Amino acid sequence: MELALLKRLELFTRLSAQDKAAFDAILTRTRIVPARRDVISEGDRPTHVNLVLRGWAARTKMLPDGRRSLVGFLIPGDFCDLNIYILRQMDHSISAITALKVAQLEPEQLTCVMERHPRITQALLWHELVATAVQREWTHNLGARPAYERLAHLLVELFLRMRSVGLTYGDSCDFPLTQYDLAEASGLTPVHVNRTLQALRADGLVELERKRLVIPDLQRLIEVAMFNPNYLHLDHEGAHLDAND
Amino acid sequence: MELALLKRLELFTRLSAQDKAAFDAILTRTRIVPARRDVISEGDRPTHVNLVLRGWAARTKMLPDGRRSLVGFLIPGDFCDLNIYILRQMDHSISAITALKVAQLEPEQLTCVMERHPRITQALLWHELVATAVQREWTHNLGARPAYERLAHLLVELFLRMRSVGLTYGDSCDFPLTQYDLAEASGLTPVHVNRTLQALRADGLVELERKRLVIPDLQRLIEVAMFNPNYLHLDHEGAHLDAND
DNA sequence: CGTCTATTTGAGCCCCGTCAAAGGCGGTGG
DNA sequence: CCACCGCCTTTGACGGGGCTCAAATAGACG
Repeated sequence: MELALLKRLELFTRLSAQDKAAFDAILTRTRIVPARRDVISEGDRPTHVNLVLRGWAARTKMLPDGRRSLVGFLIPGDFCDLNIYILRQMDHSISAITALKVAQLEPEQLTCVMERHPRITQALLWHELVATAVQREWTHNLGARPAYERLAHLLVELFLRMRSVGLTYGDSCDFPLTQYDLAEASGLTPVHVNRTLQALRADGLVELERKRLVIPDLQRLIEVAMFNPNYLHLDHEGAHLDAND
Repeated sequence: MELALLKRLELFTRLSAQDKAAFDAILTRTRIVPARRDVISEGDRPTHVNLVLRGWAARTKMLPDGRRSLVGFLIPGDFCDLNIYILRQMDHSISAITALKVAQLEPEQLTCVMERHPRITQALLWHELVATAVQREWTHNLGARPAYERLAHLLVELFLRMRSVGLTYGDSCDFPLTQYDLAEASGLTPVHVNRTLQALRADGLVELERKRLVIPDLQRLIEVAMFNPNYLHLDHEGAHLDAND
């Protein structure tokens, strides 16, 4: 199983070897989505559950006048559409940022694994609840922080999420977003994102070039961004359910 | 059982008489929270599930520099903290807008009802998924719409949500938010909210005074707001699970 | 080395924020 | 019933953060 996915599932609670094997067994079908193409589109009724194994994607919403928002990012280990059990159709699109490798799970098989492996069910529930908490923080970020702090916050969040699935290397990580992507995700214009990033660089808070992010002093960036990590719920809150094998 | 709550539960699927009775039976303890006081605060570890029976509340997040956001509104029938099964502590506060009547459910009792009444489980899952979808739309609203359309969108959403639980009267409904509340919810300043509301009134799109909202021509406001109702998932998507008694 | 995309820079302006003060309205107590 | 008080709404003047339009530069890729 991909390491990122495994780390992701175990952020909430440690799984047993059987839990992992059962989950791994349903990861049979995968699909490659080219960069900048939709994984699923608004209005679609997905027939299977998509799970990002490699690459980045974004949840996007579009206005009739053409304005587009990126309302969330998906990194390896993130589920695209666990909701298909309940909601009939997608109310937003999921679009690949980079070339993307996604697993396509059969709902029946996933249901079956969840019934026999309650720790996996809990891990998926945790996944969804954290996704909602992240969404609330994004709302707050757009509503309350000015451009400089807003971008700083977004960078810290993405760095910490990458780190939580083992995809950082010291103080750096891959960062495939263009400034245009950042603009659509932060509610700013590309021009202003550019100038704001320059200010962050000038202040020695981030280095960002060639699809690579470096954060020389994470603690300082966290303070500047007024970043409170509590909403990521990364502190292993399901420890009491840990498998002990 | 309160009518709003009943309508809320049945937005997804029709419940049987037994479903309703079982749920009603655990609605024993209620609490009155005065206006402008917290129902739960960030960092709390709630011991029971809170459910709004009467009045309005808001989910709030605070920055260290004092700026506050309202990142969501709760109206009758909304659950405050279904997530306590998984997440240990609140990453935001819930604050009463009006005097509030909330039911306090025992988690064990709720679990018990969910195990025996799958339609209720589904209705609660639906509730959470729609809450997440609403949160995404708020992010989009703040990121993509200018003040005029943004406020229009917020008003349409609240009106439709009130209507879905039977709390509108023709083209009007209670609307206890102050312009200061609207400012914190829309990422604007109270002064600008005031001027923008005046513009909406001047254009005949809304009447808003004395805690009462009137929308003379909903269709027109929907168009102005570029409002797409799909994210509210109000079209009875669980019809195939309906109880038929 | 040419083409395409992404980043950067500049100038001007507008939407919305800030600061300050005046009205309005409901509630409360005398 | 009226007077007062506190909260909410409204108005004005002014300033600034971020947007728009436009064009130049730098990288990425074949």
